[in-house]
Amino acid sequence: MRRDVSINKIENSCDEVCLILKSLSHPLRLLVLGHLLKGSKTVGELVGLCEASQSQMSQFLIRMKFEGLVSSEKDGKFQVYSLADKRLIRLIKTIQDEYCRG
Amino acid sequence: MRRDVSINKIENSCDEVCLILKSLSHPLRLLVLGHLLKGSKTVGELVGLCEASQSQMSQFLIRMKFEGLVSSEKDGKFQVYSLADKRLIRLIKTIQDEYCRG
DNA sequence: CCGTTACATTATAATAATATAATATAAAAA
DNA sequence: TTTTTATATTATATTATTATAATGTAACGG
Repeated sequence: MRRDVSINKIENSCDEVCLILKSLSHPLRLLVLGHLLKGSKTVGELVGLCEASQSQMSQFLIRMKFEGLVSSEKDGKFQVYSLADKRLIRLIKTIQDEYCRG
Repeated sequence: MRRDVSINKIENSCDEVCLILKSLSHPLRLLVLGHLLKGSKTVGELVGLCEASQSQMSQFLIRMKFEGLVSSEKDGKFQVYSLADKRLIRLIKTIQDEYCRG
């Protein structure tokens, strides 16, 4: 007999998933991730694209890096950020598919 | 020429989407929605399944109803809640697929 | 070396979310 | 009618998030 364990699975990963969702659930962070979906960006580029303060952008990027959503590498004096996680990429694509059409 | 407007789309719907994501990004609410994915439930059933207080469950259900994530109908003295939105159903399924396996 | 650019860090005040408890209401059972 | 069950509402203390500003640092150009 095959038990349905999907609820157990969601119970077990609930806290982890919620951290990720919480990170997504901010207009600026979601927008940043939307831009990163199209390619890596420097902090300055993201500041320009999202009309946010440098401080706030930096804080949010560091938070998202800590949470494993983005990664960064140094390129000269620039810090270049990109999406770190394939699951996240698919999740953001789903969000865009479901909620960002028409 | 076809311009890529997905970023504009996500900018436009960002606030709306973020409300939904914010609602998802709480362990209890996500768990409730996971249970509702498998069928309608009364408040009491959800309280039992999720080990939450009646008050908190009621508050969260009302919030999610207000936000359009769940719907409810009265059945005798029971209030029966279900998932209200097909997009939400697909989103929760994606979350489970990506983050609740292995 | 000095200034500038790019980014990070720290501090703090304002706001929002959460847990909890107490009370209220409405339907059904006794 | 009184009691119980099921759910909703209100109030409040605690904690977390957020915006903002100010300062720090490291790399590069002149």
